Amino acid sequence: MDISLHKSVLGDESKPSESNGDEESCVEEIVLHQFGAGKGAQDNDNQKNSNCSNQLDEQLGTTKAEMDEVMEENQRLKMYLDRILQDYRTLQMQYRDVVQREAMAKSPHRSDHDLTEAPADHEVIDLSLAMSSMDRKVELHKTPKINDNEIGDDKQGLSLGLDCKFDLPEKSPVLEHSMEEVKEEAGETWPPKGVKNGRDGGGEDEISQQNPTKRARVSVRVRCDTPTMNDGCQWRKYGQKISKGNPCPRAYYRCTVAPSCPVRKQVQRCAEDMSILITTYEGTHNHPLPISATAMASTTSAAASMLMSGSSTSGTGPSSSSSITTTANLHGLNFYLSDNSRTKPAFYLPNSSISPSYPTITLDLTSSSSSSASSHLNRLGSSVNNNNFVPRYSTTNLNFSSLESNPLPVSYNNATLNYGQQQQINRNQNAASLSFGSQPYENLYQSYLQKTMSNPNPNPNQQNLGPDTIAAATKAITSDPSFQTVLAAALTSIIGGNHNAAEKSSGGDAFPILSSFPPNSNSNKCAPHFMNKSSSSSSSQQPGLTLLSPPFLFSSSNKSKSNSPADNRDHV
DNA sequence: CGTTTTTGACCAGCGC
DNA sequence: GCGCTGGTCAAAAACG
Repeated sequence: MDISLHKSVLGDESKPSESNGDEESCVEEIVLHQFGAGKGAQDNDNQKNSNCSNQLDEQLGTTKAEMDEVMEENQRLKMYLDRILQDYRTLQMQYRDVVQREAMAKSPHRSDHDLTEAPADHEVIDLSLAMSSMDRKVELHKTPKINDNEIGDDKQGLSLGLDCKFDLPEKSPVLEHSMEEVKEEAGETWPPKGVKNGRDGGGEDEISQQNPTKRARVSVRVRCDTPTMNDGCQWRKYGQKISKGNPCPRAYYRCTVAPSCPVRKQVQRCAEDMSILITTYEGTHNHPLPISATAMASTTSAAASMLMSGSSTSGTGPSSSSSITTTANLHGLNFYLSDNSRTKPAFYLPNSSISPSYPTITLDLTSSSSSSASSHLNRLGSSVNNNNFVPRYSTTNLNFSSLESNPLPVSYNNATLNYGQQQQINRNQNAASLSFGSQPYENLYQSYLQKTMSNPNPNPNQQNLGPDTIAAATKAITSDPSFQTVLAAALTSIIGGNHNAAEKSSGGDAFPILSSFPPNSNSNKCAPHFMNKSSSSSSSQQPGLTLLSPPFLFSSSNKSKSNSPADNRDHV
């Protein structure tokens, strides 16, 4: 399973007895003999010597057998990796064709520069999830260098195609580039609008006003009992307000991992189904993320990238018109894009009552079956088409739970594909848990499971996530084996976790986190726990109990206090 | 005592 | 211009 572990085993072949106390004593005795023991004891020593030799032979045999198994497993892993990369390249090619054809059709007069640059950029936006365009450019240069022979041996094999590194203790240039790039693309800085520049200060405001219309939001709907979804980041609540159309108050949080981080999130219960928690993320972290937070960040930034890509193309294209709902199926991904940016009426998500004043992508992770998810999406789609729910900006919905064919979705946390690189990583940070559910990975997972189960001394610092802490997002992603684009993001996170695992494996316990999903996802409360709580500091990752108050209590208070506009907003 | 949450007030954008 | 609404600030309160 762990290539690094295997390599170390291979490396130890010449001295297989190091870890064995008995063998050590034998070696010591042999050495003593070599340096001349007493003659009277020589016969006795010879007997001991032969015994030791036998023991060494046995150990050698078992070690070799283990090595064989390990090498077989390595071969299997290489095979899986080959397959992943093949799929990735195939997808890349297909998408490139599609984008190029689209570009040709849309703007036949485009310069060669446009034809070569722009589609490439779009390509990676959708294929490489959670990667910045800066990364993409690097990747595009590197990707053609990959060949099958390099995959197993070349240490950069994976990082070339799925370039995302998490050198968390130090500032990751990749991550920084990514964030800066995304920020530039989406114009994501805070405050978005309507906030006095004088209050927050800083240059972010200038940037935010330069491109106010391309601020992407990612809304995540999760069935959750707790006040907030534990996404691995640290948040501080800075406001709460009753919003129109929803008796449940909306809470405002800002990221406190870094003081200047512009990322905010809004948390609100769904008016229609109080068990559904709607978390809307806005902005891009300008600091290295804890690994526990990278999964959600990757998911949301990938969704945002997809949204921005979709809205920009559909909005600028000649075919763009108001109230268009595009439903595409891209390699198994149900992609709902409604571009109504040119229509006037304000739009409220039927289920969220959060007004998408900005381009919003909704990840509906509440559905336990495809039908419910689809019904939600269809409801939204039909409402967009037929009713007056017309978003000012495009609203994109991704159905991640389209397939029920995977009764046992598989998660890979810290899936250890070690290419020999020693990556620095914060040991205190826990692995991201992202999932993908193709059959080969299930085998991989089973293999790891067996090893994990047989480990008598699991690291107490590393919690295995139980079913209750599994991300619904992870579930959704997992349940769709053809979700190749998310696979890229998953792998990047895994690579990030890999370093962690590689280090920890030296301590005898790689793969610290496992997750799987219960058959009934309705029991998944607050599922998107991409992270391990042990990584959290004393500050609140589960801020407040605000939303735990029975939401229906607000229905009366809301209206009774609505004598004045101000009263209608803040009292909870 | 430091940090976080609560909450009333304020501001800007938007529609009429 | 006015009212409504979403979003944020900041002082006070609560918490650990």
